[in-house]
Amino acid sequence: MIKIMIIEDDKITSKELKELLENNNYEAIILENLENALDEITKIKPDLIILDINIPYINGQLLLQNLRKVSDIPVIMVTSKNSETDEALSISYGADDYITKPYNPNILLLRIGAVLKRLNHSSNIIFYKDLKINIQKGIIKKDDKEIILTKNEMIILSSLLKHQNKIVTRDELMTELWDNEEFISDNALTVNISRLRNKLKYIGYENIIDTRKGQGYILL
Amino acid sequence: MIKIMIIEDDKITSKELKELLENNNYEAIILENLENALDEITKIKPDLIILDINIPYINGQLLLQNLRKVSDIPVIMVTSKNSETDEALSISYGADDYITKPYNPNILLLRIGAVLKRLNHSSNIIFYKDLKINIQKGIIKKDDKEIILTKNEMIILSSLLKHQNKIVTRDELMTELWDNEEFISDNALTVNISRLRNKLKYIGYENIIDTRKGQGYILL
DNA sequence: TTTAAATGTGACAAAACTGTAAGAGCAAAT
DNA sequence: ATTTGCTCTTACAGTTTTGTCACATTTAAA
Repeated sequence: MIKIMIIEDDKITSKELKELLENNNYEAIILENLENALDEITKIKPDLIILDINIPYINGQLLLQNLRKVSDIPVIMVTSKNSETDEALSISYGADDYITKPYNPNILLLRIGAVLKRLNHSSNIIFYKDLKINIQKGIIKKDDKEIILTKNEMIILSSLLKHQNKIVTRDELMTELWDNEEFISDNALTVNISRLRNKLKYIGYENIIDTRKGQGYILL
Repeated sequence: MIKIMIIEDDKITSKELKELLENNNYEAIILENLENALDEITKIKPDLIILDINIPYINGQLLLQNLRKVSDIPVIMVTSKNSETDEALSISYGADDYITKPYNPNILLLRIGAVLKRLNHSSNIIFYKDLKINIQKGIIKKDDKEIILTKNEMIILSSLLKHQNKIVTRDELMTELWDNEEFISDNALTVNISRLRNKLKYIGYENIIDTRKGQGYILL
């Protein structure tokens, strides 16, 4: 489950937002103690933060700046002013996106989706369906279950993810895996696919890698 | 030079935009033939596209959809004011970012910069000095020589690369390596650093990981 | 249905990976 | 000079990874 932290002082707004997020399959956490926001963030480790720039006690932009010194967690800034200066500052201080209050809930959801999609492309973490995939470590988490992939398995899955909904040929995968090594049996690929499927089965994703005989594989 | 294609029917707007981009060190190309946009794009292969969703003759959204079937070139959508439907559609059809008309030129530049920065990070290849580092495979090439890093070694090197010219504490590295595992001797980190240094020595990078006693390590 | 090609699986042994232990090295402070 | 607190290195053994092999199974065409 993707964890989103809400930093917002207005109780009504934050409660509504929490509901909206939970209705759309996110885990929403409202930050209660605005005073030590940074500590809470590093403790809870959300996947994304929705930050109201006008929260009292602390300066939203300052918080963002400080956060950026220690973390790359994506942040969507919320402001009530339609002030381009704020927007520019938010982006240059490291906000990943920006939305003006009052906002259309569906737009916010789309922006969240877009930010997470971007994150997929730029970080070690990829979200796929309800899986959280750490490419570098080869760890895939689904709720409480997790599986650990080997380097080969991760290379295969990455290739499939990169070309989602497109067929990836066995040759392409062979090249990704053993680019310029001596001769390696093409059955080695089949075996690695098999091992990958077995691990995925454990987290309930038995059939996401589909064989297209004579063509290759496709991630569903 | 980074090539940006402008797809926009209003001559004045596109000319202004071209100037703006060229003044900021981009190569700007205005697409003249809106009818066969897709062909032109695949021929010119821009690094980024700025696409007005309201161009005549063709449907901007449809163009984006078709483009996405064959290419991942980043697209920034320009939408008209107040059209939340357009905004929603742009994102879900694969735009990398969007901006609402009329826009502040500096905001557009910031967004272009942000999209391009993301692009740089999305590849598995990192260049460092004269090294070519494949993070996924853990292969580092220098001229003809190459070394192969293990997962642990790659995690350490990635962390150091990510915070280039900054000290990374031993604790940070421990967290990256063994986040929520049981107790692991902190000497394990020292050993892994040692192994990494030994491999780097083979390609002539003996001293790039510098110890800052009591503080951590820094990549020179 | 038969056949041939493509794909899948379980077992195995060699190679690679990795945390620990024990002791050495080293720099700053006393 | 000695002590103290870090950091480094080497050796080791348990574990994991991985390509191959030998069959098994599936698919689509004949």
